[in-house]
Amino acid sequence: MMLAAATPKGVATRSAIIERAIGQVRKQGLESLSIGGLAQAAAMSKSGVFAHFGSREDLQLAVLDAVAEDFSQEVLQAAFHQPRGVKRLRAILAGWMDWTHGAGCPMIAAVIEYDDRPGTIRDRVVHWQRRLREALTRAAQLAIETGELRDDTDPAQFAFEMFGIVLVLHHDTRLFGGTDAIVRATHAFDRLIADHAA
Amino acid sequence: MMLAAATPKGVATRSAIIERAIGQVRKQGLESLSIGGLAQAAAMSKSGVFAHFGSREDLQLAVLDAVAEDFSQEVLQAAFHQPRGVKRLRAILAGWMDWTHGAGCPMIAAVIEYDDRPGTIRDRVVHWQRRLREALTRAAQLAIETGELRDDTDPAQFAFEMFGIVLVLHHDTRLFGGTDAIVRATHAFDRLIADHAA
DNA sequence: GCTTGAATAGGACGAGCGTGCTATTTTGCG
DNA sequence: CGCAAAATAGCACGCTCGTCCTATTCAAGC
Repeated sequence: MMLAAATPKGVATRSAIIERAIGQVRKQGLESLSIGGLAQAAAMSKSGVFAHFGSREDLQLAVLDAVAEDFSQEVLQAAFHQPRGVKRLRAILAGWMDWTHGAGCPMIAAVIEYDDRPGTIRDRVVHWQRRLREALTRAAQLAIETGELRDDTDPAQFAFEMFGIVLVLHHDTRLFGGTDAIVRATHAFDRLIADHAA
Repeated sequence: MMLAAATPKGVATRSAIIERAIGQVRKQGLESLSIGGLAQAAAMSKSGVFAHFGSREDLQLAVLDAVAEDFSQEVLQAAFHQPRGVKRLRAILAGWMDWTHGAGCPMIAAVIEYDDRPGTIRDRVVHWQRRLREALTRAAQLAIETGELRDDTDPAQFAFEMFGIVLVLHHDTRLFGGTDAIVRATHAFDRLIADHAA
């Protein structure tokens, strides 16, 4: 069995599998991933899918990394087009709302699924969540340095509260539907900004 | 097969099963529940466990209801010992923190697991979450009526933001460990109160 | 074009799952 | 005690799962 894709076709197939897997994970969680189900969705044999990853766990890790990469590109990197400070913070929130809109966030699901299951997957989830929190904290720090937020603002506390707003937005959107949560999350964020404005 | 427990012994066994099930669900989620695993943990036969519920789904629903009942008793009812207003709101937060501390909240896990799976379980989750949000909203409304919060406060918005604080507290505690999240959540709640104080 | 190795298929294995059916044990009531 | 009903056990069925082993198809370089 050859694990590493060494051919253009191999790489393409692997990417296609991961893409489908992400769709599945957004709906049903990381634990719902099955080689067989994925094979059927891709019109391949179980062995064909399996050979690309070597184990179910490695498949899950690959999906996790791909999701983190997507999020980093679509939300964080996109927000870098905005100038540092509150504008960029708002851009992150806006991108994050789009990301959350429509389908569940696989990473949030993974947090819930693996927060009590020690192992490689949990470690990876923790790693990505730390990275995300650090990115948020840095973005808040920059807003202090531009003078838009007061310099007694705790950027980690700011990131913590911002994360909470996104979590409840995700929760309400997924569970109750509608657009109320978007409005409420925006208000909550406005209050967060206003309270720390210089 | 007789579903309803009609004997003291039957009721006791059923309760013991549900209690074990709640422990399992707190760690691994509602979807991880298996008749076999539960039977093994209770030193019973699969059929013995099965007969108490009639189906896996009915077992999951019973667990869900039991969790909601526990939460209502340990957090909400307990807070009723405090006078209506900010004191009671703080009591709810404190009880909620205790509830979240140590093990994951099964209801939060169920939200993530079933937010995209239409069916009876999802309906039940939505039901309990609506009830909880209503209870929070009422508690905030009472704090307006006591004059502690400004009367232009939107109680539903207050409940929304309070929920977000608990969600990120749960997230960070489960994933990162430590007690930082408790301090941060308390600060966030203080700010929420202060911003709406009359 | 042929050959080498990668990509994929096919099938088998053991385990665990939920569920139904039929005993057997245990409980509670007259 | 004895009897009816409840509680529990034992077993079997069909299904899905991850994984392994082996064969076959396909793509790329000489």
